[in-house]
Amino acid sequence: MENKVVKNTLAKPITPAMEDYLEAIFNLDKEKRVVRVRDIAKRLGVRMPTVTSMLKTLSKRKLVEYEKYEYLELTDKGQAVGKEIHRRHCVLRSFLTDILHIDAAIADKEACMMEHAVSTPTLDRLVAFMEFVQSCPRAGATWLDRFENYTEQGRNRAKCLEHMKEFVDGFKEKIDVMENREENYNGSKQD
Amino acid sequence: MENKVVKNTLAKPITPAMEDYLEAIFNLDKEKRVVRVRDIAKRLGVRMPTVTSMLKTLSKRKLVEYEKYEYLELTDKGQAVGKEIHRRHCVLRSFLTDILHIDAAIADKEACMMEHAVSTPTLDRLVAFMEFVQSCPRAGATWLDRFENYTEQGRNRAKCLEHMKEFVDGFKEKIDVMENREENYNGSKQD
DNA sequence: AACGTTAATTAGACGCCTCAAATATTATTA
DNA sequence: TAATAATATTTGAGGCGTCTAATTAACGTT
Repeated sequence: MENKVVKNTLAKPITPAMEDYLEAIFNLDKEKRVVRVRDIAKRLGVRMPTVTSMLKTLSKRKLVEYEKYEYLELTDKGQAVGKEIHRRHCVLRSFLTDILHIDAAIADKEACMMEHAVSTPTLDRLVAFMEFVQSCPRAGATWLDRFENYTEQGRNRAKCLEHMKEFVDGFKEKIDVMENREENYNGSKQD
Repeated sequence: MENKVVKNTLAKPITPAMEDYLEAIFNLDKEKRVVRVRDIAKRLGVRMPTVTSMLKTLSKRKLVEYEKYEYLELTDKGQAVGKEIHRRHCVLRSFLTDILHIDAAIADKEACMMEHAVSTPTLDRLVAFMEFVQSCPRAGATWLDRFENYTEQGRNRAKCLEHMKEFVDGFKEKIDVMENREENYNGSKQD
């Protein structure tokens, strides 16, 4: 929404574009022996000169270690940023695909934009919510299936009531299972 | 995440900045008799010449009706975009505040950035999810309270089991209430 | 109706991110 | 090792969104 942009601190901000590069480099670093300009360009859908140019910027900002024609490395700071952005991407994509059941390709694209908009505390909060949804026995996979049904059924409240009855019938059994397996719980998202 | 930017169709895309202006104009239009450059500038935290400049752009794109020094109006297209972005903002902010319990000011700021990242179908999906969470009797306000507790308790699964027992005790009663009040249900989010 | 105030625009500039074309370096292989 | 291919950089440019300073137009007051 329209909103006064809070004047940033005197230190120049890390831009979304920079975040994209750091994330790409972070990922390539894990995948390949060395990180090449060509690969970064390919990942980000930009041309090589654009990458070179950005590498200079990131180098000035002490986010990458960069000597021209030489191998490329993230600094600790750059590593931290790349990792955090990657994490945001994964969490957001997971929310979109696993909770909202958005198509994978679209989810990935939108996560890619959202990752620059969501702060770390908010992300943590979302992670907690997702864990809660999938681990609290009142929710979990079954409950999420109901969400599918809910949207298909045109949000029919009577249906919801019906499901509630089914649910309560199987509930005590579920508690038994939990009580017996508590110590063996392995974090599986299925219930 | 890093991602090939899908080459846009030949028609120039509406940028996030444009979306911000259209949303601001849309809102001011509802609030005030006339929309003034000064007000748009204030809303968006930019200077007046920036607004004038953008109005020219939006005018060329047939998103606003604009003659200099004259009153300003959104075209149908501009109105539609402004309205949709506003809707995204509201839904996202509501998700952040009402579900994740993010602080209002932060939620507003982040919604303001996210609104450019989330497509309309995804937004619709989120709306459905939020409705489901708040209207399905297995979830609702009580369930959401458990989420608070869950985060505070350090995600203690045993606690969750305990709550599950409490829950099942009150469950049949809840069904009774629903069955008796079904026809009077007024869409209140509380249960 | 003339003056001063407020609002809006123009002019010119800058930073960021991108590009294509030309050039330089490194790697491969004949 | 010399020629060729692949990779990377420099150069110079353009679009977008923003700014300040200067100018112009509209409005309100007396």
